[in-house]
Amino acid sequence: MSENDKLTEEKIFDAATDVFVEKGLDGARMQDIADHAGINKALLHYYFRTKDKLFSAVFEMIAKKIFKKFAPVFDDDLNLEAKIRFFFREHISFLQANPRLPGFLLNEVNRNPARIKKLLNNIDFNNIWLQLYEQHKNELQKYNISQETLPQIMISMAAMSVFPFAARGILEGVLDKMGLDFNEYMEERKTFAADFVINALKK
Amino acid sequence: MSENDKLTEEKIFDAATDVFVEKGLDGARMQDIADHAGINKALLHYYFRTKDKLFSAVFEMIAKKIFKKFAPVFDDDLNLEAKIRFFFREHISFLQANPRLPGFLLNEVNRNPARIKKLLNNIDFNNIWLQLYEQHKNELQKYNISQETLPQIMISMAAMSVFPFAARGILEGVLDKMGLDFNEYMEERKTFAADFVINALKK
DNA sequence: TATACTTTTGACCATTCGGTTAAACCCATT
DNA sequence: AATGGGTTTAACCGAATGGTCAAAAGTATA
Repeated sequence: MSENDKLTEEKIFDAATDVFVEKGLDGARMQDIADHAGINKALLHYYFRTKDKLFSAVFEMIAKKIFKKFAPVFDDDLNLEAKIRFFFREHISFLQANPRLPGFLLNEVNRNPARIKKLLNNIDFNNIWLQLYEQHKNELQKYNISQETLPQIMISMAAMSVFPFAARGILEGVLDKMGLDFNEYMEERKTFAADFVINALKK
Repeated sequence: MSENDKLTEEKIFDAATDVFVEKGLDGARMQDIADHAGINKALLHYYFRTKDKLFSAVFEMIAKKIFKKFAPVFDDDLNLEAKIRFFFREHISFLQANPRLPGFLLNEVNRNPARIKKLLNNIDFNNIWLQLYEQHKNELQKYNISQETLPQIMISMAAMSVFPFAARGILEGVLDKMGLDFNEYMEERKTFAADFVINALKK
């Protein structure tokens, strides 16, 4: 049945997502994915021909999910300051719910950069910066920020939000020894990061 | 001979470093390492008993090398602003020369957090923050920055420096489409990041 | 119920991989 | 030249892995 099909394929896809995110492409085992899905290993190959095709499907879904999280920054009609606060609040919340995604994506992209190239090709970045600059022209000019600086600012914001999760294994070790909890730290970070960036821009 | 020993062991270690950094623990093959070192595979097991022991040796060396790069921030006698400029200039330069190290370290730590725990145990972080705060008490109090905020600031600085390299595969794709070069971008970033942080602190 | 199609399975295969072993090799000492 | 130590190698091994296949099970249609 088509309804049942969907269920099996979905079960496989979900199991594959879990295992790939936890172990990476190289570390994941088809048998392990089959066990997680509660089905026979041969079924994996019936629905997704090879390990690489199954991985590609999972990878693309995750990459799209992550990039989508950046979208509100470009089309919301908040003013600059509100937009920055919105970004850190929403983005860090998303990563709190999906803490392993950054490490997974960054590693697999480094391991095989070609995989993400085609996804990036669908995006017109020149236009995005232009659009963003026009949206906040008044504020940016007041702070004396040129359009060329936008990529530096955006990467800095992404870095402040994503890096603690990508480096969680290290950061958690550091915080532990100071009696601090990672999640509380990230909770504080939502406002700290926003204030930090806003102050930096105002100079 | 001891001189020759050193040479063989070093050859193996260097080859292992290259291969592990490029492919990761799971992706690396002992045969591949042997080929890189120009020796027989059995020799790997003669000098380092298992793949895991060889990897641990490589991992520890790289981790120490990276952490050592943060040391000047804590003991140099520059004033706060100069120290921030010094950090970004030196740290980004180091990563430009070793662009794959961040991705390697972050991934392997996420894959097996226990591996780095013992290295972190040698460090008294409470004392480090205290020391840092005392060093720049005057400036920090003037800017109304408490000691509790230091970890947020330090992680932000690490993020701004490290993240672009960890996310290089993505960032390079974005920059390419704007006609920008990754290395030029990182060259600019040395001063941008310093200015950015200094402005944020001054508020 | 008989037929034809899709879905699921257990058994199997070829290859790869980390690791072992016994013999060869090298070299200093006697 | 013979001995004995560490070093290096080719050949090999067992286990694990991605993938295949033919048969079984399930299901819709007539």
